[in-house]
Amino acid sequence: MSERARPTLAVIAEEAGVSPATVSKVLNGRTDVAPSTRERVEGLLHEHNYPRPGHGRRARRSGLVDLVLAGLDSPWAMEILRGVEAECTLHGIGAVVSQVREDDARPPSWQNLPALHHSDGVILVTSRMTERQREQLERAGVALVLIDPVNLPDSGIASVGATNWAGGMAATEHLLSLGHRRIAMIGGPADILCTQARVDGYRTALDRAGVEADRELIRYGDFHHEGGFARARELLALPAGRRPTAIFAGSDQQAMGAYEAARQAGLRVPEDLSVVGFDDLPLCEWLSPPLTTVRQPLEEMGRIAARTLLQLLDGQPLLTPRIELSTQLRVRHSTAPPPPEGP
Amino acid sequence: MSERARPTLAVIAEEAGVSPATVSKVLNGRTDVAPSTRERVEGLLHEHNYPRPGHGRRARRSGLVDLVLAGLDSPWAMEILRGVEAECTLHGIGAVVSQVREDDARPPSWQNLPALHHSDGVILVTSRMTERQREQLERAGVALVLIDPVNLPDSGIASVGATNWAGGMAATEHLLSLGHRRIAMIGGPADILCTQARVDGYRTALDRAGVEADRELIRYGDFHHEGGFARARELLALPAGRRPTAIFAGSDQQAMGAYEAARQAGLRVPEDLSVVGFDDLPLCEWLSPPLTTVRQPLEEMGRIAARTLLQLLDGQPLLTPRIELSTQLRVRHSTAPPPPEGP
DNA sequence: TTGTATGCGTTATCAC
DNA sequence: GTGATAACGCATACAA
Repeated sequence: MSERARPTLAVIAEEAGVSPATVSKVLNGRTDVAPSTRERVEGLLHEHNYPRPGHGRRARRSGLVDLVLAGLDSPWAMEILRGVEAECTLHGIGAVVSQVREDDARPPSWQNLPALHHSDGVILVTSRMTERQREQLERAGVALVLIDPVNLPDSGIASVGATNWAGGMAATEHLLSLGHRRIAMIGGPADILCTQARVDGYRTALDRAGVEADRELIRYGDFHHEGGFARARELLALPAGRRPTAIFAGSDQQAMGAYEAARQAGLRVPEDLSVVGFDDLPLCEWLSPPLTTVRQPLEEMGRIAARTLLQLLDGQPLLTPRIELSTQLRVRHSTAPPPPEGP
Repeated sequence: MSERARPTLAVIAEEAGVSPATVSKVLNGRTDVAPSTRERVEGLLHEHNYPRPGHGRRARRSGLVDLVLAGLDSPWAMEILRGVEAECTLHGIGAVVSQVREDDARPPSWQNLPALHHSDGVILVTSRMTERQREQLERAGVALVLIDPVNLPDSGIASVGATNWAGGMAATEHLLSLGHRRIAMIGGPADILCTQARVDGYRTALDRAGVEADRELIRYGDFHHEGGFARARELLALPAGRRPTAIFAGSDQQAMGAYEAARQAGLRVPEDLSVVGFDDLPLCEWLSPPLTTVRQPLEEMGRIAARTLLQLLDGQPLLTPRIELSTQLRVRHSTAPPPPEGP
């Protein structure tokens, strides 16, 4: 490790047994390089850690990035997409949108999409990522930004999220201030990062108010309507004294499910049951009653993620791997003081 | 025009003053061709009308298509996107998603996106297209499929839609069969194709039932919540005898707006006011009450559009330029017989 | 064989 | 000069 002055194209070329021009072509993503040659050269470039455009100068080779979402079945995803699309379009970049399908047992192979689409980077939304996938991307020189990652990325991967813990606290404190004491929480899947943060915020708020958290009142379900409906129905079926007077749902869609569970149980929102959501989707204000919720700036998160990715592609260093945008309580008409204790 | 046997690469190459290989590269979208050369060769290819891959054999040059939507702010768009994404992914094609922005006075320049992204085709959703834009795409050899076009494409452009007229009839007949006579309709913007078809279906249904259509009860507004809310509020503010007992909205989002207008007017759905929507978005069954609506197979429309585009790219001839998928009435709980005539 | 596609080197050129 | 890129032709492989 001494005579490594600075690797030049010529050196790489000789080792790979090709002309310098061919190495240049690999670097610039040209089409006229055989896949096998490209791979060999990529390997050598990495080995000599050649100062690639991409973490050196600029690398907008294709003008495309991949946006990979865990699901394409919720307004949630659309908000993210809007943000990413807006920011990309602003810079003349195209966003290739895909959905990862987790039906399969094996981890989904989204990591090959950038190669397939000749895109320069990936924004991965609410998905799990293995170390192997990360390495694979790095080797291919594909930039990566995560939005709301399911598992905590260990190294310095760029990720964008929201202040879920603070949001969980704000929602719970709002309900406490209205006089609620039996406050239920419906989280997303238990093992997901943002669920844990929100539940912790909820617990802390209860704690600070001197209200003991009741394990019975914390339930986990998927983020969709069904999850909220099923968990809310269980909660509302509890005997009178143990039934919650308020439900804090992990998503607006869960909150809609809770609305329906309340309706079927003959309970009015908010007179008999207060409901708070999470996300602040556009439709919140059009529900009956309009939903009190914790705003998560999803579109902005998409924008920031895209901007971060483009900065990485321009070779700018990451100021911070993790960006958390602030949540904000939006009080509408689905929360009210609890009903007086019945006999 | 006699000795035109069949143009070969060599001929084009000689006229352009380049090697046959270079012409081949132009045809295959390779990167190592100078812009000026490419243009010259493109011109000669067109002049000799060389049987291009693209309308000849196969033209999946880039493995990308553009999906251009008029708005990215509704669950409607997401349904279309899901269908397009699913079908494209099935074929290893990437979908570059963009939103056209019509804020500007001049027509939006989506027609340049395929060139920018090096994509081979465009799916254009609910947008207006000028003849000039069509010509521009054709010259560039970009395939085109429309979903729910705003204006009727004159020539044989592929387009996918739904049986809007039949849907309008089905919704209206359902309300008539419940006993409603004063049935209002809230359409989308008046000049849009599908609005016209739905209104005509509505008129025909009334006509066949011997109910005279009341011009006062037909209103137009944008397809979003606001449009439905504003128009419904006007309708519900009519004096008692002229007020409708049912509203047929042009979209589910408009129907949600009508729900809110009813709530604010102190009317219950469906006891005091029946509401029918259009689209059958996933959230319909989670509204309170679940919304009776006309199902439009949006995801399927997206799939078909993508499949059609890929067929065009494969050089297969269009069987029919226009495909209309059938609509279907979904009766849920937002419709009921009209309230008895008050004093 | 003729036509087309692909991968690579060559050469000119540009930036420092 | 030196390092890198751009655009072309050549050689080959493959196809009808």
